[in-house]
Amino acid sequence: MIRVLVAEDHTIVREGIKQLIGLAKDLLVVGEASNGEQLLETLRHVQCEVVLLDISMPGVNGLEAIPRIRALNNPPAILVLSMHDEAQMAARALKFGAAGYATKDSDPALLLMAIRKVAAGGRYIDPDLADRMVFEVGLTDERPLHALLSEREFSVFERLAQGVNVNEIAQQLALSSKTISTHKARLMQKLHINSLAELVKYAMEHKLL
Amino acid sequence: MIRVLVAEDHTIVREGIKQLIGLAKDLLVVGEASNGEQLLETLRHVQCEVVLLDISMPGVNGLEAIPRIRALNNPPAILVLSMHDEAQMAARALKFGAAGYATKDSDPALLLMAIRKVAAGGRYIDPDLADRMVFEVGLTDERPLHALLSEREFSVFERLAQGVNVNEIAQQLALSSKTISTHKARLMQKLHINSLAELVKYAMEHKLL
DNA sequence: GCTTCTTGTAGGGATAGCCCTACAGGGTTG
DNA sequence: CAACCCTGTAGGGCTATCCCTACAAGAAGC
Repeated sequence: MIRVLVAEDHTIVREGIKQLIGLAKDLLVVGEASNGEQLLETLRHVQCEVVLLDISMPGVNGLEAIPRIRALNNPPAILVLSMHDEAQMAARALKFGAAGYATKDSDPALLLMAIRKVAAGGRYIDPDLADRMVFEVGLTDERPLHALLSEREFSVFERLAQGVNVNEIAQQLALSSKTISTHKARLMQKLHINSLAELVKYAMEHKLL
Repeated sequence: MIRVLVAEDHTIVREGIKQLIGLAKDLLVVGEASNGEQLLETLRHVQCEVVLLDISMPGVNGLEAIPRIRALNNPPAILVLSMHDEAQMAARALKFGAAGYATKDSDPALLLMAIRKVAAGGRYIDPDLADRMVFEVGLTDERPLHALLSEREFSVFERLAQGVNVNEIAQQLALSSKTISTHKARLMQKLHINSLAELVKYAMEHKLL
């Protein structure tokens, strides 16, 4: 029996996914969480083989939760479930240590299969996405500017685009606001932008928002 | 038996919702669609009492599909299911003729209840949202929020959206920066936004940029 | 005609954020 | 392996911006 923990902020979607997993006789949902903090807390007293993780959760988002999950002893495999099927995002998730990346567009049967695969220590990437990843990320030409951003810079970028201010970001990431300002300045230089307005525009045009 | 059609673009979410509805013995999913065109096509040969509609679908989006569903003879009731619990969006959906508006954050039991309610000819609005609607939106409005801006406010708005900072605007308009700040605060209140990021987003979504 | 709302203007004081600078660790490269 | 660049971190000090408040002129309601 494979034990699964579902981390996803939208209740309806979470319940739906639980139902879906319930259909498979070899899978069992043993817990759930609607944000990163809750997830880590739950993992402290619930054993499972797989965490099904939505990247776009409020507060400590899914991506950032990954290394913290893997820091536990005997950590579960992490299967990321994402809305936006950005190749960029998938690459980041895998780099952070996720065992797989599925999108909410894919076939439910594939999801169940993916859970089994990562539970067995394997890896899974949505086939459509894998395709695009070798195209967009693999070929060295014409990569978007935001591909040049470092991990930290990208986290700061995302939050700024969402309207989070420097101080709040500093709190979320447990850093000094000075540090956030530095990251902000550096990422803006990399993206050749001069104002927050342009940053948001950039994010929208590149469908990062 | 209440027959339901599920229109939602993300397959996993759609399947999850189908499972969820399957739990209720008085509800039956008789069809599904992953975009607006498919939805209208399906409705042409499938009878149902309720359409569960995701507004953020690609192509003909959910909102635009509403009047076209209601133009059918003997049209089903439409229950909108939304990710973002925007009061503004809910107001528009209801204006277009939806019978209800639920968010994916809400309790699954409420969703089932909402389906029954609209099937019986009633209306349903997510309680949290209803609260905010009476506060934020004067249900009657159809014209865009930015129509409420005064002349000065609009000039300031445009410049802010273009990335001009408060001081520069003050110079351009030969006013004190304090005055610009005041206009900014007032216009942001009118547009129900809390950050410059949202301001830019608003401008882009309304093609003002 | 008196009150209330909206708009344009701006000050005082507090805070957020920017600019410049710094330093350490890791990677790269000549 | 030394020099350099990139990244993550942050302090000091200055400026931009916000929040609250105020007031006058016109519009609007009653």
